[in-house]
Amino acid sequence: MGRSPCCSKEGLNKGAWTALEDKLLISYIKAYGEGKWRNLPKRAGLKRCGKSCRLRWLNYLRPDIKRGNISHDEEELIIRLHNLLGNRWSLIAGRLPGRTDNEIKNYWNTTLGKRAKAQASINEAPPSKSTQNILSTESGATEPSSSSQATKTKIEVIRTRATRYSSQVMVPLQPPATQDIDVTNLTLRQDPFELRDDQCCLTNDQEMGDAEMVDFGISELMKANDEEFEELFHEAMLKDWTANPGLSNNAATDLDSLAFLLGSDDWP
DNA sequence: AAAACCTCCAACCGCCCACTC
DNA sequence: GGAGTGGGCGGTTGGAGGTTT
Repeated sequence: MGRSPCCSKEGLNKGAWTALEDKLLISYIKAYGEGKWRNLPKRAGLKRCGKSCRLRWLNYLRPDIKRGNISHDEEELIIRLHNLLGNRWSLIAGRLPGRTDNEIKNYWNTTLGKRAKAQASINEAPPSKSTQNILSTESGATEPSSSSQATKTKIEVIRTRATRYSSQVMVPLQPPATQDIDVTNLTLRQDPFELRDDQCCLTNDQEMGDAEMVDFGISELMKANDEEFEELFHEAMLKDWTANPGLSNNAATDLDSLAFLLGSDDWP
């Protein structure tokens, strides 16, 4: 089943938005709120596609958008979340107040992605402690490394396409044996991998048994506000996982195990 | 000074999923 | 259950502005 275009493209403006268009969009949304994007341009008197209006609003005009340089802390968080989630920019953006998925995506593509590639090329050489860094994730990162050393330190991106679930929370399955498992495009690893800052703690020598495991909580996280985010991770994931043998109790506080997320040079 | 090249990012595009009828 | 719609997502592009030659 194809999908009809969101609007007729004939006679519509394209390209950069003018100040007047911005003003029209802002005043309309202030008056009537977001949503109904398809009808919005007509009602607001804009010669734009509804999608274009939505994008303009979400990425640029929204009052809560934080513009300007991405701080070091934000950058670290992006890197960690990218290692956890892959190119799921909206999810990553959701953890960075005021930042949009587009902005983060651009930042990654222009800055962090390049750094990651440079890092990866360094890692091609025999690995040393200082080069056992992640930042490894662009789409090709799911490929198993030929180097066994590399596989120990490299975070595999699960997949690049976000999947939404509306109402179900995927619960962890019993972890299988310890070898790596490939489930279609899913590669699992043995490495501990977790986030700092109490954001979450995924695993420590923990294996996931199924693709559902990877998607655990994603839908909930997409809906969650900041408080719920931590709650979901800690209560639903950490709690369940700690029930499994193999997850050490001090996983969340073992900073050494996190060093690979920042590069070991960043840690004492 | 200007041409060539590079970088950044706003915007577009096509695809997908959830929801409704 | 299938078709249609609304909304959201990630990938890609194009142009403006900056830098180098």
